[in-house]
Amino acid sequence: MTVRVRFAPSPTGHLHFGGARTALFNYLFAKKHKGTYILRIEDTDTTRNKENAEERLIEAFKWLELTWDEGPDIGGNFGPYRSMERLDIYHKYIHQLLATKQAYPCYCTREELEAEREHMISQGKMPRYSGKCRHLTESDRKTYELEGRSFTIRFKVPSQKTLTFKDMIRGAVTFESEDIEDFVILKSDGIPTYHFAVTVDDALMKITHVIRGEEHLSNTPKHLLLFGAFGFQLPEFGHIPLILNESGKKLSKRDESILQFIEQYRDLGYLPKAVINYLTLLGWSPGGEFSEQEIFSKDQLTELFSMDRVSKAGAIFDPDKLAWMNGQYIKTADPKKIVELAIPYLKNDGLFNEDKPVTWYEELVTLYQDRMNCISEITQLARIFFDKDMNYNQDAKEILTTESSLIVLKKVKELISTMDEYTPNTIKKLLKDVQKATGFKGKKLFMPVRVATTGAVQGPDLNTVLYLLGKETVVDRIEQVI
RNA sequence: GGCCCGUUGGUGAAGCGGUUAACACACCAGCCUUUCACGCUGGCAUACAGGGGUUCGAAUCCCCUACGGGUCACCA
Repeated sequence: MTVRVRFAPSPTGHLHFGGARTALFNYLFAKKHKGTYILRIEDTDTTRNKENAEERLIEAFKWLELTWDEGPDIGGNFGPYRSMERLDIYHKYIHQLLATKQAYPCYCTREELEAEREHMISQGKMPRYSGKCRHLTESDRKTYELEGRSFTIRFKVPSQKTLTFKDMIRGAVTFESEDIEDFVILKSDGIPTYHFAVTVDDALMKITHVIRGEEHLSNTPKHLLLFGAFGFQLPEFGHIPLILNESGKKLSKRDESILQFIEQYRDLGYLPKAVINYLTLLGWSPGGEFSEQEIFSKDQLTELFSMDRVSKAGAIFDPDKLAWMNGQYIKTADPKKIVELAIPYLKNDGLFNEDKPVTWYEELVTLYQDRMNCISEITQLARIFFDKDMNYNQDAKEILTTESSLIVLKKVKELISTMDEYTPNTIKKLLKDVQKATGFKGKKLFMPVRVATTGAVQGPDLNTVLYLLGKETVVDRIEQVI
């Protein structure tokens, strides 16, 4: 049996961490077992579908380099891969349930249901559909039809049935059918509900393992019932723990206090490999000889991944650790790649002048490569190279006003004008000469130069900084403070 | 509230009947460096939710309680 798994999002917004990780686990599981990974769009909630959501979703996945073997954009042998293009299929199966009396039309209006619900709550009971339309006679139905009432189709949930399945992560999970109401499978607009679409699709697409978020755990008995009603072969289920926010709640798309959309991280200059690495470790760990390792390539993850090492408890998302991990990837990346990624940020902030050679930018970005946790930080880091006016804070002013500083700076200015070749190496020699001439060394020598030319008391290698700044700028800035 | 699931330091987690209970992030200190960062070294942390069992021995197995989360729609 070849493994077939799917990620089945609804096109209602941007791809967030929870969805991305569910997709990722499906992907890794498929690759691990040399199986097929499918993207399917569950767009049955036509009121919540967003215009470009599917394109955005696909774009985000492409960025993450999580590609599928079958999907709405590339097709496959089990299509179509959008629910709304499968309406005929669903209707056929709805009819089958109707014909075998495993489902029935319900003519209750929303208002009636709402009133019923409130009544039950007022009596201290749990709101639950009474199942009254189950018992409608043929003539009752005729009457309603003639009234032009719209209807839904509900599934007839059998009574006193114990529903058990073996979850790949949690082991045996049991529900009682008594606790499940006759749920709607076809909405009054003729579109099936999620529960119906998902089971029919999973069965017809020959999905072998349903790997999804824990929020679906309590939906599973409904799906079990539906699978049973059709005599479909049951897939295995694995419910992965939720990703939680700082306060331990499920990550909500509406929560703006936290960045949780893949696109946001892409825009900040996170590397997809880092995001994949971090997300995989959120709720899963390789254990054994790899339990002390944090950085994994996708190939390694694919090889190591297994569902039985997915943890059961929800995991709180830690942006700091993601940032650290991204920093690790940036530090070890090919400098050329980082330069390429950084230039758009510089351009965007107006820090890219065509008159400067590309090599200058390459050296600039490389200078900061191991100081960045994400690429967008380059614009802040490299700001000192583009500022027109220097801002000196208290620390800087103190350094600049000492007598030794002035002596050093004057000497630098004097000697720099005599330089023919202006490179990090010759600058190094220059500073050496200044040391000899003034007698100041160490902090007393370097600090004034750094502060005068960059405005900061800290920063990367001074020789390179002075070189990249250019002789003129260095002289200009020194003149302004002496 | 019913049902379901869960509970190892602030966070991610290792551990699967016998350990001084790893490792990583964060935090702190030292070293390195002209400085900062990187890196290295070390440290901090009231960590096995609580209570009963089972066992010679429980973080590990069982039960109860507490707490947390998920879910109860013509949403997915």
